[in-house]
Amino acid sequence: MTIQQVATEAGVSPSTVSNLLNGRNHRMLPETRQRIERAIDKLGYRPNRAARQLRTGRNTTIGLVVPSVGNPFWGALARHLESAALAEGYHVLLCNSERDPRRERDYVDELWADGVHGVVLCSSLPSLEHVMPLVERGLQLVAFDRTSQAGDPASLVSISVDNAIGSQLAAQHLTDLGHRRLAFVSGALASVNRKERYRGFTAALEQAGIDPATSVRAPVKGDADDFGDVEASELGRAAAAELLALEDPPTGIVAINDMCALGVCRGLRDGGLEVGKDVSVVGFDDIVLADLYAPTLTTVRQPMKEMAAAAFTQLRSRLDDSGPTQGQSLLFRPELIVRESTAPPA
Amino acid sequence: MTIQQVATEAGVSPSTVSNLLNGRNHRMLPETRQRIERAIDKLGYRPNRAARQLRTGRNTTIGLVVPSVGNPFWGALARHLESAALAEGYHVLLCNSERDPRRERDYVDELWADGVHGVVLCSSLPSLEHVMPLVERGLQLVAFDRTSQAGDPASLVSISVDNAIGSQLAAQHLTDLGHRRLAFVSGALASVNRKERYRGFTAALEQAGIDPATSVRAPVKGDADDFGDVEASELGRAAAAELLALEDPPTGIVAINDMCALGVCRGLRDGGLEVGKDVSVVGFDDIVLADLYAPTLTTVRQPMKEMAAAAFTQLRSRLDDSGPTQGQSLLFRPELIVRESTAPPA
DNA sequence: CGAGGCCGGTGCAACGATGCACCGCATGCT
DNA sequence: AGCATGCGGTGCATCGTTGCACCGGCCTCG
Repeated sequence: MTIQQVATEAGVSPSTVSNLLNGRNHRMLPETRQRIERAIDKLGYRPNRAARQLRTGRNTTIGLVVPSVGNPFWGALARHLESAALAEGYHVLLCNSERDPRRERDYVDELWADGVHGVVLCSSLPSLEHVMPLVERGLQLVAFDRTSQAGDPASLVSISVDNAIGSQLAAQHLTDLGHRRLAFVSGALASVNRKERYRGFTAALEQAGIDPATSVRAPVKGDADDFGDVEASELGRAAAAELLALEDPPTGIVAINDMCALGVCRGLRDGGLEVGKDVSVVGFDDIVLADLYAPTLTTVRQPMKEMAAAAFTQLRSRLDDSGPTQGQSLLFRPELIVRESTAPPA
Repeated sequence: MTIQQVATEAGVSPSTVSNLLNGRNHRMLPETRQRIERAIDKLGYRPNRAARQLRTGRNTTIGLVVPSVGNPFWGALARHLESAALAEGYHVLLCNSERDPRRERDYVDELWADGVHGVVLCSSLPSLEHVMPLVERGLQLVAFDRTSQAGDPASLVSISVDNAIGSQLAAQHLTDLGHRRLAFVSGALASVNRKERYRGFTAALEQAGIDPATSVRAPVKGDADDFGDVEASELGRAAAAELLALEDPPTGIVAINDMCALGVCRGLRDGGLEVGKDVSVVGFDDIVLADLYAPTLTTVRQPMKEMAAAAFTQLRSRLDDSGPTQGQSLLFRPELIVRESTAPPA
């Protein structure tokens, strides 16, 4: 099952087989070509990737580092990225960082040692310093779900939805419905994304002539360590309780993401309110569950498939070094999906 | 950054470095050893996996073929498997088959070509014939979420929860609560799992002295092509509507899995019924969402973490060929998690 | 007529790590 | 004396693939 055996079977030299395999067959007799192809079929030959990689230094594997594929949001990214990669013969090596910065760095290190030169990194960290040494050595990095920052490596590609626009759409939807008393529920605004979303929220308020100071931002036990996924919903639930205790509770709530929004819904329900009637709630991400929940959740959709495809395309063109070496930032347009959880104020 | 450079830096031969790297350092001067270790640290050397694999034929990557990591159930498996593998220095190559038998086979082929000798396969197919050729060549296969079948390769390891017991627990819980009119909601019983779950369901009915013939099995547009994940909930929703149209609707419903159960809940709610009061619903899997939904879902938990760890352990011991070559079947005990979606009949 | 070009391929030295055979010397045993 | 065995390492062929340099024969062209 080596190229040597194929060559013998076809009565040519290994080099010739290699030439065919690598598209250098412009000046090859069609007959020779067919003999080789037949031999390959007959023996069921598949090139050995290790040998190929050792020789060329190239490979067709890209790394994906996500906080956790247990979270449907990242699961969806993994699926779409893999799908885009597969179409071009690439593989995806999956790594769950579990939001642990050290694991994140170790993974990127290990990927590099494996000869993986392109990585899609979904980092929880605002700074990318921990992977800079490898970027300097030529690692191609796509940061996903993160807009580019000052201090990022020059070659970095950032892919993200436009978070500000997203939550602006969300808040605007509420003000359009007539809500005047709004709340924004999130953990600590520790990441760039979260800050952006909050910015969009306040922008929408101002546009509607509402003083943002009268709105409520409800981060609960707002520390950096609240990034988890189940925790997001717990947080929403607690925040809802907190909001209901106010003397003039908000009628419209924008949550930092869907998991959080679902928690908010649950908390409101605990407090005896009906979501989509007494109170309106908007989420962010449009995870599968958003359309299953009762009530179905109005939310801001990230165009996952397109974003994943873009991540792969960017990586690939840079790995081929046919692409630009200069970094860039791709901001995707979010879309408001209106469902049952929002309605005019009672 | 090659072993040669480390050797030069340490003033020894590459072989000696290699010996240390591979634990053949019994008769090595501690001083030599330290010199090498220092050199490794100083240069930040990491062995090149491609070269190592080419030479040894071994590698530390295992494959995971799942229908889709977009589904939280498989996402959880991916996460736990990766975690178990990482602890031993192994990597997981993720493959989404999208329930396409051809993709499934292509992936296993490709993994083999990549030198991956161990694969955890979550196949939708009752037969494993399509991968037999590779198993004969030495591919180690662990079938996950699938009990072993006649005709399976002799070396196959099967890992699954005991599906019959699981749904028996579910149905028993309902009969214990006093429900006498039960329904089982599923797509076509096309897989072994589904058949087993249905078997457990009827067994529980018989045990409770209920004639299974009076129960309802509600497969909707019951063809093989209803395996999807979003579809599962659609299916549940439609099934609920169908059940409500009966002249004597069931008061207790066992669903084939959580996604389906969530769909059922939604369908019941559409019909004006309150789940956990008017009707009881039990799911299967205990995905994250089960505890987030309103009402929270009573369900049968699969001990994912343990199952994933077992999958890795089995694979690893066979790859080291320190383990048994004989196949075996591991059935894990499911656990009933009682939450809000079940209650005595109204 | 000789230099150069075009054929359709082939030869060969790498890529980086591995692990067996083996180095030369000192000591122990018979 | 003669041989085995220990020491702490080293030399070298090898894994499968790649792609440049180059083969010898024939044609073209100035």
